[in-house]
Amino acid sequence: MEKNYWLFKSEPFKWSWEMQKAKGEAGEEWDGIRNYQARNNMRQMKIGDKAFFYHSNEGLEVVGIAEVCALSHPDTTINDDRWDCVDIKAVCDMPKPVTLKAVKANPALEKMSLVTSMRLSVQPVTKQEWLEVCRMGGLENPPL
DNA sequence: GCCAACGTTGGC
DNA sequence: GCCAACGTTGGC
Repeated sequence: MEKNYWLFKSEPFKWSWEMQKAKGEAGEEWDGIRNYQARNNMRQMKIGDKAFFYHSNEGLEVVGIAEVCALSHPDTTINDDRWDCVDIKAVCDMPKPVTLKAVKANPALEKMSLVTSMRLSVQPVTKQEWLEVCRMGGLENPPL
């Protein structure tokens, strides 16, 4: 089945890439999402889908690549069946983090959700965008 | 820390 | 179902 690509935003003070990596293969629940569009995106994710890990507020850059390791399930941090989330695990670092500035400056990425839907915290990424950001990040063989 | 953008809530 | 008020996100 064709894989899809995504982007997860996190404020490094709350949940950083380093913390995600420390979880290793076990991965971690992407809880706390209280936005329908972001939740709907997570509900569409499949095991093995790849995603960029983006640091918002501080850093403002794609710092690594993660993979969906558990399908959407109820968010264990709230007793409200509206909110689901997936689990993700770290796959690899971006050799060169790709900054928001660089994304905005690249005409090939002008339609990317990171630019057009600035406030959406879980976004879809097209395959072309995936390959382009991986190329900018210095990944010779991007995980697909 | 400010504030613009935008999603959500709730009164009507 | 509209829309004003409010809360949150996130770049700067």
